[in-house]
Amino acid sequence: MPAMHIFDGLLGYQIRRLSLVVMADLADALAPLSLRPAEASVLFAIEANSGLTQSELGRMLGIKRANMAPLIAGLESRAAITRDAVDGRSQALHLTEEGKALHARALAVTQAHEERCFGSLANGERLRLARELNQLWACRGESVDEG
Amino acid sequence: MPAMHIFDGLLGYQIRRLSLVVMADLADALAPLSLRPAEASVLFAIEANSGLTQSELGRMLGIKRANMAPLIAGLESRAAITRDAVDGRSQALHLTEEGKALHARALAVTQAHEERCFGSLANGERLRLARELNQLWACRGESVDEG
DNA sequence: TATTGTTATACTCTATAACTATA
DNA sequence: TATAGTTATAGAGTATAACAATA
Repeated sequence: MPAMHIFDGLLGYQIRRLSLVVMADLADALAPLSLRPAEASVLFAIEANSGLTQSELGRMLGIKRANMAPLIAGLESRAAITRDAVDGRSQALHLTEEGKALHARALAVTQAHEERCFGSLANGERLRLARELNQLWACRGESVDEG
Repeated sequence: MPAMHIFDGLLGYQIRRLSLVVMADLADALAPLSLRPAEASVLFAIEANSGLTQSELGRMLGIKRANMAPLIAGLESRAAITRDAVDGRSQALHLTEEGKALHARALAVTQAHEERCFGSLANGERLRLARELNQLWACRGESVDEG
């Protein structure tokens, strides 16, 4: 096996490789629900913040309006969410009963996935690492949609 | 700002968000060299392992043969690398003089990028984190190309 | 038979720009 | 003027399948 140590100290490289492995695992786990990772994150965010708008959701998840539109349309066409006009231009998002059931299944799948990918870390270690990673991006400008 | 704490403990989510921010920074930094992150990683790997083949390179970087082909073709058409037949089917990869110069510039850009993204961590912390992340994916099966 | 490299193609997610409608 | 939502389009990276040539 060739020497890899060039990338050993490159944090950006390690983060990218890990992200690929982890997201592939999650995508596989969600596939039986016909859900993609981005769609699952939308379900989680709506469940926890019922009534928020598409724009708020996008800012929360770092997804641009232009990319949020088809995501939401897809979930609505599956009757997982509803849109209630609140403003004439804004629409409040809610989970339907089917949406809640789907959310519950996605949550279970996601927790099993976390266990599969990070089970080698103790609970305290996991939380510490999550916070450490969070600080490295959450402090950023976070524009997301100023175009 | 809506409550985000749903994702606070989800390591997969934190890794993905961080990866996006970090890779966007690297892509911007490499753009003036007309290099994409994947191409830069190829330059780094060839520089450190001169003479390796495309397949070896792919296994090292987790890039499939099918996706490696156009990457290598692009770098060769820019005269950054050469291919010397070694086998009739395998080809040894080397950096040209232009390729070495490009590698040097890419390395400087990447180091500045690491400093920009992870400068808030002490050197020891950075290495510890890099090793922690590495362990979470490097232990995996690592098939990459058994199809 | 297994491996190397190539081509074609599809998918996920992101990004930008332009547009309508509303506040 | 600024915001909400939509559409169209392009880009980077990944994945699979099939193929030719070689070992």
